[in-house]
Amino acid sequence: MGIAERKEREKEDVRRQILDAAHDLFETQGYENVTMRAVADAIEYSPTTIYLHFASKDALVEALCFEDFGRLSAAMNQAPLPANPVDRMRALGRAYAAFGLANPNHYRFMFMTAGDWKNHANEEDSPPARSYAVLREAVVDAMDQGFFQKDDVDLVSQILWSAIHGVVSLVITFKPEQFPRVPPRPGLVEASIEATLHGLLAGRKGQA
Amino acid sequence: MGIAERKEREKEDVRRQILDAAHDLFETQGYENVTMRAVADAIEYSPTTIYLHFASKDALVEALCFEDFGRLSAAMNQAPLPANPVDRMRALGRAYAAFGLANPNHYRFMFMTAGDWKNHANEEDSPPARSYAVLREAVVDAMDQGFFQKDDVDLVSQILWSAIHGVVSLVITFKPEQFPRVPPRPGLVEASIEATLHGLLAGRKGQA
DNA sequence: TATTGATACTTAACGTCGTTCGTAATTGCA
DNA sequence: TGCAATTACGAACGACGTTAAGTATCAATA
Repeated sequence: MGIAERKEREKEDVRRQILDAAHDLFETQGYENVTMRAVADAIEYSPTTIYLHFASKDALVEALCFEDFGRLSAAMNQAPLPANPVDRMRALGRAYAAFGLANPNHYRFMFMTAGDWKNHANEEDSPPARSYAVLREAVVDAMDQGFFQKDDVDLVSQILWSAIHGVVSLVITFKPEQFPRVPPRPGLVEASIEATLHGLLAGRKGQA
Repeated sequence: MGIAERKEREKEDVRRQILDAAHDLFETQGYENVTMRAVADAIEYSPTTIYLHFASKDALVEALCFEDFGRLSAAMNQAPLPANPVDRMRALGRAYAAFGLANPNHYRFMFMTAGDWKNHANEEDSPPARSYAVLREAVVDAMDQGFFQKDDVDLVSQILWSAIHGVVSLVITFKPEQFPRVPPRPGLVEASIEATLHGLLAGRKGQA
């Protein structure tokens, strides 16, 4: 039955071409400015062919988004994560920020717009859920080991996430070159991570 | 010359109707889902009439955005601001968050999408610039009075801004009711403000 | 009072978008 | 060889932002 498999592969290949072309176009031009016809042009197929692989433009971008979450998750687990939970949070924050700033348009769609991919985030073992779990685990460890005061784990996780997300999304929206008067300061990512971590450290019971 | 003035007033009135209708539609349905035809329907005019007052949909939303910045600025300066700079930051953060969460779709356009209104933000005395200036002044005071370590004022201002922006934008994107598994925790806004402030307080020279 | 000129507004239409329909070509299988 | 399924395409639909061309209204002038 090698024939069916070859066809499968060919179909999969076109699907990949679509995803790759769309990925690049989205990143360089932004989701709203990329048309299905442009994606079709890029892979030298008719626009309607895309619909054999994706139900709609939203479905295409959702698939893209899902892949991006995988990439983000991989980036966050790439380096050997420090055993010290606070250092681990630093590493996670840096990787997260690096990903967002390197792929601003994808980040925009992943975290700054409301889409139906959110349903995936509710699944137990989806990439978004797994990334969150890694952060959460660091928080649990930090509390167990006395770095952080024992508290609502999700609340603290979300404080950390929202802090780094705030920096990334702000820098994405207010591109430095467009705001000569008060551009986002260099080192803002690091400084924000440190401030938040220090804030949580300061809040622990046996305060320094 | 009362006639010309009456006509002026009437024209201004239509402009207001457009802005008000668009404001409501944008807030309830989101910018992308509101059509010029829908705005026209709402005020019982032909779609083309809108173009007598605004050059394009972008220009309309930009005008709306400008007004929103005025509203935000007003909300942030409404209550008598505490003299204590740290308390002032708390008050500013709460007002900012309340505005964003009460007008999520407008907030999305103001701070989560790239638009040409940004040019205004570069002007010396625009509402965005003034809002930032209020925060910045609190940071200056906090440094002068020894609450914060002396440092790059804009860097610290942006740490604070990005922290509260992170919470607001995250909650806007991940609406609690859509994420039953790990919804944004209640009290996240307050906790995030406190953590960031503590982090900056902890960083000062004469640390507690 | 009749005419003019400007202004406010509308209807019709253009080009582009996401998407669907009907159809042609290819290919594995009976 | 003929059949059925798959893959692809051109043409077209409805909705969008926007423009062009025309009409109605009305203050100002003769």
